[in-house]
Amino acid sequence: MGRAKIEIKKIENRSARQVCFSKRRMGLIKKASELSILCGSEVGIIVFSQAGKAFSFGHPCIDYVIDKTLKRPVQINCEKIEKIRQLEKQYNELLQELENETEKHTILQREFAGGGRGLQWWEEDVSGMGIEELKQHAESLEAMYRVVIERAKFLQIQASLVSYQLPSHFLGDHNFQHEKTHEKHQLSLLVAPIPDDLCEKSKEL
Amino acid sequence: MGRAKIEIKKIENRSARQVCFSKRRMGLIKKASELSILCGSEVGIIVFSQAGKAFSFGHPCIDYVIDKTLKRPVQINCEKIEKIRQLEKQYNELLQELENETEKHTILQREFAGGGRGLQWWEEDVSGMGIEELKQHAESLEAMYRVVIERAKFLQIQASLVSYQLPSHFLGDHNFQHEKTHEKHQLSLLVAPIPDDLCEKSKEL
DNA sequence: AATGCTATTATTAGCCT
DNA sequence: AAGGCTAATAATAGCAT
Repeated sequence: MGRAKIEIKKIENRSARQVCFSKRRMGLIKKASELSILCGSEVGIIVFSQAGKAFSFGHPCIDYVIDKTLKRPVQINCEKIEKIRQLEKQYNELLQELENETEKHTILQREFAGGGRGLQWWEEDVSGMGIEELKQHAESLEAMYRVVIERAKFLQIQASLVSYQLPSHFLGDHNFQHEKTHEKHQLSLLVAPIPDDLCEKSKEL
Repeated sequence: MGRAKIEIKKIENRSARQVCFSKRRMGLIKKASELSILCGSEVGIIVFSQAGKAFSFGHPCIDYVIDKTLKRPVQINCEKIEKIRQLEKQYNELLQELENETEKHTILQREFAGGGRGLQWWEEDVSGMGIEELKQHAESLEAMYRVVIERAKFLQIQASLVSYQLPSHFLGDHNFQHEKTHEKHQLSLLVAPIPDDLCEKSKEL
């Protein structure tokens, strides 16, 4: 499913193999994530690169799935599972908020229709709000930002049994990137992207 | 990627959820298989259905991947890994033979061009061979058949930590089905399909 | 090594058996 | 519950960065 059809056999070119590994590993984990969400099933994936580097994904986490597989009493810290469930809950609540805001935005955008280039939602909302509403909005955004950061960090730990690297916009340096559309995904590796400047914007208010 | 776009959130309808689970689980395992082949990497997947049924896939096998993950000396039977490698070797050799035969077939087909409906390759080869060549060919086919059966049985064991079911044409009853095209896949869950009547045909010679 | 682009191929949602 | 069909969406091969 690319520019050309390929045979399923070992890719001999070293760097092409590495690129393929990276892309398909990500695709595999995304599929696993979707399966676990759509069907409420527990899933664990472990991949070793040829260099022996390990990557993993698990829902609710890889330790849980391995313990369950080995039919030994789930030995991982129950707190960990609890923490995961809490984060999921927070994440999904915030996602709901985001969707509500997006809806507001759509309505606002209609009201301002024909006013030049379409503004981004975090810009546009501001122009339509009173000061109290603005403060409240800023708080929501900050809360969302914090939770997303936490979720990203958590995923970085959970998803890396040894060294799974999150895409750059999930990294601890908070170097978030824009994306064309907001992926709405009830809890997964793909958290909704946050604008680069959201943090500063919130402080400005 | 179906008739309609879906949101990634839990499917509430019980039976729809079950169907999705079954289809996507298969898709996930196929992807994992491709990754392991294309990139020569070791991969393990474990999925629990909501009913608690376990499904797994592993390359070279799930036990190996789990042991390696737990950083404990690989405890599984070394014979098992050895057996797997041998089967892989045999399988790939036979696959190569199959490809050679298919090529022969293409050439033969050109020579007979315009002779009514295109015959299947195992029919056509017969009409173009001397008795010694025929015997040899029959032996190849039988060998291929035996290895594919063995491979299918093996996969049935390896791929089911608890109860992963292979598609019907892999089942022990040898009720193979035709497929439209020969999937060429260097060792994976998708072994090239064998015509229903190959076994009898070989005996007839 | 990883990401963005995009023409192509691959997967699958919904429906039917 | 499992498989086949097909329109429609999703993943990705080959390139460029």
